[in-house]
Amino acid sequence: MEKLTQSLEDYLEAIYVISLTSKVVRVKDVAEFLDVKTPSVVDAVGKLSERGLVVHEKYGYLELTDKGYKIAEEVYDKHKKIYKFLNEILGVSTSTSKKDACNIEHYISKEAMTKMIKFSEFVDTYPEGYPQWLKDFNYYVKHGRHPENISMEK
Amino acid sequence: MEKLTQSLEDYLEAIYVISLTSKVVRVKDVAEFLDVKTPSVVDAVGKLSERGLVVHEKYGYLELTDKGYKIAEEVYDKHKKIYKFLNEILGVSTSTSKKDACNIEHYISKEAMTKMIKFSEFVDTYPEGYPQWLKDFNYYVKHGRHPENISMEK
DNA sequence: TAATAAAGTTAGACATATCTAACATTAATT
DNA sequence: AATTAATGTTAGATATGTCTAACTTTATTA
Repeated sequence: MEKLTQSLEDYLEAIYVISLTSKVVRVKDVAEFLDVKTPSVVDAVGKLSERGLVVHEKYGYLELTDKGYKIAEEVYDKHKKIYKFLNEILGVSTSTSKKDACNIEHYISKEAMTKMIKFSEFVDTYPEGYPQWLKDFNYYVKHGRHPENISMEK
Repeated sequence: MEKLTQSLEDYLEAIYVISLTSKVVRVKDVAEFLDVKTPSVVDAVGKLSERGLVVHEKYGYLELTDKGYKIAEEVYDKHKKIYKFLNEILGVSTSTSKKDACNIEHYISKEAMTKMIKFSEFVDTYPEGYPQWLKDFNYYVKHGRHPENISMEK
């Protein structure tokens, strides 16, 4: 199976995300979600249909096939994990983390993705709760230097 | 000034990077560097010339203008810093870090970039040298769990 | 239910970015 | 210096992805 373009991946993901909170997904919803016009959606959906990722009866709602659902889920999963890393580890604002995740999700390698996930996991399962060194990083960002008492942390 | 497309940014960066190790930059060099054919380079260079970022006399060498140099430098600087973060902090292989940096450099926000740089800096200037917690992260990646003696670290 | 509004579709234009094939210029070599 | 090789350019094709304007279908409502 040919790799999807970033654009088609976006459309697939949009359908998925909209379906998480809506009973049905319309062409118009996707257009609004991605900030494009409806003919662009119709075009893209046509291509996704040809590939067996979306089902679309003329003038009807959009539905993901099992195959489409699986791919969309994977893409969105990447999105969420990149978001989490940027936001929770690096301290990037929620809105920027969201935007960056939207772009990066299409390009990042499996290897970097794995490491990013591991890092979040590493922090989440830190034996003594939220790590002191991450607090220190926040201090460093704020004050431009390491806190003084770093050697006394427990 | 209109934002450059990813593609044009790539061409500009390529000219810059090649010029770091070569006296002159030829159309052919850029084509090889970016793995495209020469007409694509000629096209792109035409656009970059129109914008005053590159100087190109017919059948001659390629040169960056001051403006072009500055932009290229910024892009490549981002590249290096993303690379460093992926490679040194997350432990992504050099080749993958390079590829990912190539893509991500075009999309990442200023804010996330700043945080990424700060994080690398935070680690580089860590008071006691290479941080124990980063060693612990490597352990975590390798063994899937935190090391036992984490509370005894100094 | 007939008229109107909303949503969806089609056709065709346009921009970007790439390519191949043919041609032009410059550099190297005999 | 003439020939050949290397490099650069042009023209035209193709693919992607978007748009506007015109039209069609479906849904709403008066």
